Amino acid sequence: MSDPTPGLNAEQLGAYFALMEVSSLLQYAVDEHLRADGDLSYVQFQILARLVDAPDGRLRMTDLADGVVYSRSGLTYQAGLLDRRGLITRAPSPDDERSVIVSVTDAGRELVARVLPGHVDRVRQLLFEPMKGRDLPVLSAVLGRVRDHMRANPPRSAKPRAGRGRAG
Amino acid sequence: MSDPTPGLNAEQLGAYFALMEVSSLLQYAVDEHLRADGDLSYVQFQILARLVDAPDGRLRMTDLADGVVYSRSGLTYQAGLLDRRGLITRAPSPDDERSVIVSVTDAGRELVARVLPGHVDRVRQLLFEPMKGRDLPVLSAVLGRVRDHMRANPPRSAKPRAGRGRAG
DNA sequence: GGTGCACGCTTTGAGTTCGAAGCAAGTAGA
DNA sequence: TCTACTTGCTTCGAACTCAAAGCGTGCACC
Repeated sequence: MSDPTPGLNAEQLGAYFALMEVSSLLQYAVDEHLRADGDLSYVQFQILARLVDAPDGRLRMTDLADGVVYSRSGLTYQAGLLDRRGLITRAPSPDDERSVIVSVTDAGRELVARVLPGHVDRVRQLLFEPMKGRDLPVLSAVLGRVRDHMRANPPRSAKPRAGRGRAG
Repeated sequence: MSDPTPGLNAEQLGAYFALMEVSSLLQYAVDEHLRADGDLSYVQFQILARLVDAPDGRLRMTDLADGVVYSRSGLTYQAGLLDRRGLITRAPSPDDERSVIVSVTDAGRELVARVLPGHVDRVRQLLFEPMKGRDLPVLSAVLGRVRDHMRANPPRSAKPRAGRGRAG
């Protein structure tokens, strides 16, 4: 607000465009590979990967949603697909009858194990190969700081657990 | 393939996740603002912005598509929406009857001018405020290098056509 | 025990994206 | 000229996402 610069300088603008293009191309390439290699979308892979990484391979739907999709219904849809393929199972939580606990099956673990090497390889080829090692620490630090800042200032409608409807 | 490291180390993995999360949150936030402020999606804004930036405010459909969407049909759809709102016009090219030349209208220019300050402001707040100036040159350089590398090694299905090295 | 609200998930409808197929216009070779 | 191939865009169908609405459960307070 009180910033004297009304817009962004050329370097900032370039960094902004480059960021969006890089992430877009990366996601597209990775998604393409996952579909070809394991018939998984990027979102489905993220879901499975989170579960594999979780203790006991189990997570509540809500916890699973954070960071993967921006709506609960989107997760329900994807979980339905994964369930039908036998990659996950869903069961009501014994602690809270409302919650649904999602668990990876052995087939799900195997699929993740099968596609993970190629996935990682793709990321390394596209993202880290053109980047010299000395840049990585800076990039890592900057992105981490930006991410924390964004999490602290979330978009208006993203996480207000309290107010269901938007004030709009 | 010839790289001895089979996977990614912790720092690389963290940078990868941070990159995807930052770009996702940024796009979500910017998209939300554009919708609220000008009833535009991010894609629609990109289309208009490219046209405003082009000489005479005119571009062929194909040239317009690069970097905005991954399919021609997606652009046709969005161009239809923008056309209906009077923000662009479409006319067959006099040089090549197959081509469609898209032009921004005055209304389109006005709309871009109206939403641009808020858009830029959002980006500055979210992306550049948590980043101290000393990091920007490195980030800019790294992302630029990665982007060029990705453009040189495009995803399998993205560029079946001949070379499309768009400059700019 | 009841009542009212908050929470967790699913269902539904509208909108957006992609790839494949289709159509029209240009181009090269005979 | 005719034919076959390429290019530029649109149409179509399927898949996916989101927000809103709906349903059942849990909790706070009386």
